[in-house]
Amino acid sequence: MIKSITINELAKIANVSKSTVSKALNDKPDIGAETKKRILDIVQQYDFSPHPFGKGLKNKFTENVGVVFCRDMHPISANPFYSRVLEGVEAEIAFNNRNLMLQFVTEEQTKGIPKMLRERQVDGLILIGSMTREYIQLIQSKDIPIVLVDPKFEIDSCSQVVMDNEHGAFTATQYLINMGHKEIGFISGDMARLSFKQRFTGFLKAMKYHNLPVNEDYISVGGMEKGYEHVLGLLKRKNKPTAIFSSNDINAQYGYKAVHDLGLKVPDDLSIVGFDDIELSHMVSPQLTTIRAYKEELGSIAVRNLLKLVENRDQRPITSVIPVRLIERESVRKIN
Amino acid sequence: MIKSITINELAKIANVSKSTVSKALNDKPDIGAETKKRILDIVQQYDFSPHPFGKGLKNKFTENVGVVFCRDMHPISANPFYSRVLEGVEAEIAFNNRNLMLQFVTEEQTKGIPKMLRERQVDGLILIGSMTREYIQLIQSKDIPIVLVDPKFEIDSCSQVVMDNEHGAFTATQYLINMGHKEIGFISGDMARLSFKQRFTGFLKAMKYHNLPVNEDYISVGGMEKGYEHVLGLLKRKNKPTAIFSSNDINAQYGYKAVHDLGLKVPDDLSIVGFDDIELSHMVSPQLTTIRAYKEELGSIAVRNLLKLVENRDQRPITSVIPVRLIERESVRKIN
DNA sequence: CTGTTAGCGCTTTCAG
DNA sequence: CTGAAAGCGCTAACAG
Repeated sequence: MIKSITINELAKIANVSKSTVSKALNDKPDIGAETKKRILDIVQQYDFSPHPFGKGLKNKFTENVGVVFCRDMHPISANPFYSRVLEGVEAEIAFNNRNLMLQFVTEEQTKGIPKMLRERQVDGLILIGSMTREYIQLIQSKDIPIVLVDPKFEIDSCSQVVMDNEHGAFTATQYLINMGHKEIGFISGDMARLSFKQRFTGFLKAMKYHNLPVNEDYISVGGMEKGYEHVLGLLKRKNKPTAIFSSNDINAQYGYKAVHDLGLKVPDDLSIVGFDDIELSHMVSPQLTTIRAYKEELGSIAVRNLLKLVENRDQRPITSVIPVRLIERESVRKIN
Repeated sequence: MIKSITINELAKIANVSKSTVSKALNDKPDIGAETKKRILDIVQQYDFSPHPFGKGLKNKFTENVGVVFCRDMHPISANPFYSRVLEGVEAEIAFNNRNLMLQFVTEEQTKGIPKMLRERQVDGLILIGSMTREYIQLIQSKDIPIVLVDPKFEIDSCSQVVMDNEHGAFTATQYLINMGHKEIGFISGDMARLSFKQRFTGFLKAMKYHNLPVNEDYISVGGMEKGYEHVLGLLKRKNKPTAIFSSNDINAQYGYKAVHDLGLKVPDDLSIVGFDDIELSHMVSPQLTTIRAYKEELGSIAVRNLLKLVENRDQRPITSVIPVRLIERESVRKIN
């Protein structure tokens, strides 16, 4: 650790006691205006920052927030999404003048209670991604404020920030319908994921709302990054959908590949709508029409809510739903 | 901060003084074997972890390592690469039982000395990505151990971890030559970047080594994510290259799009080799032949070197060069 | 309004 | 081998 000026030395320089310096630093009322100014000037001049360890030992706040980032083993899958969430988290933490302590875990490998929590180095925790229910409960048992971002499961009595998955999926499906499609397929990764389940619900509701039958043959779900296989399967049947709603962009991309490999084209032969709006989706051709999730927003709201929980320990759990919106690009063709 | 058992209470339970507990905890020699065992058992039983603030205040080590991650404004560009580096950094930090404090900056916006450094919350710093020279010097002036990962510029007297860019580029180019190509183009982003400069040098050396002329018309560089424009430009000339070495995978991807939009195909009409081996590169069709950079390795070596510097403050700067290797996939055609 | 004092949780000297 | 005491940098209670 680099040593530097302390409150004691500062006090000596200013010719006051260290408690007076402390008062100046912490905007306490019982201090004279000129004294305060004089001290603050010296603080400026010497570029003094109070040492957080001294503070923390005393007042029990670390001013650090912990982030446990559950990364996917299949790195492309969820990571481009969660990386953006992390950026939102970081920005909001910095804005609130806290420090961010990061730990990665995978769904399978969590290494028990995070070190930063065991050592009480953080005031609260943001949990990003699809950690197991058991892991979350383990952390909850330590009685520290936590906020979940896009959890894999429905978790009761826990603050969380989620997307408006159902509405997004409804919108996506309705868009396809409005573009004249009636034979609409649905593909998705692991349906155990809450988000995907909700997106499926939104899909079904839109179909129902528009009095369209849902053809079981047009639905292909499960696995990790199996979009290629899903789309291939759907297109090899005798009667095939004219459009597909994919519950995430990655699988939509893999779908592109399947269409391409069959010698067909998007959107001429198959229209596709995705969900998430990752960077990749406007990089490919044709650019993917998709539902944009405001990923940084998910992160920053999570931090804001966490900070509320930290400041007020008997605040009830907060659930925030972040809106989404349709981004029209080139992957859907109007028919009839 | 969650309160929990302290060394004092532990001492009481074990019926010894807290100094004795401390000795047991820190493997000091002057303590009886049975006493030590008894204490350690109680430590276990109560799941005690010494509070790092108490320790830090005393011994001047925080056991935190700071990571300043310079993210690209154009998020797809460098980020899939650096994200993997970050994973390597995290893993190594966890392995060494440290905590990771993260701050994002952009090249343009650095917000001065990172808070974690100003407050001396970290023992050392890993700087990932293309921050400006001025920023690095600012941090260096604080006299804290730092290690640069893939810096944008040549920086003297500073520990750094870099890829074997020149050799990788040589290998890539030579591979194209061995596949029968003679008219080889080179595209790249901003040539101010050290890595790209070195990759260009490797390209030139390979051409020279094989007595092939370098055609200025086949070289198109500069800008951010301008691979599309670069390739389009090269292919619209009357005499065009049969192959292109792209100094990174992202631009190679954009190159695909250009080829595609001209109604041509990779590798039939143009062979392409990239550099970096990001996830995307085996997701696209045809899968991209590229030079793999071991990104996690870059990160973990950086941490290992940093820790050496922390432990031994008069250790000279360490530079590590991480090897790379060619990954043959589908984007190169053998000709003649 | 200002300063003295105690103490947060820990390590380290040093006396026993 | 063990423990008492001091002190790391800070804040807060309380006298003055």
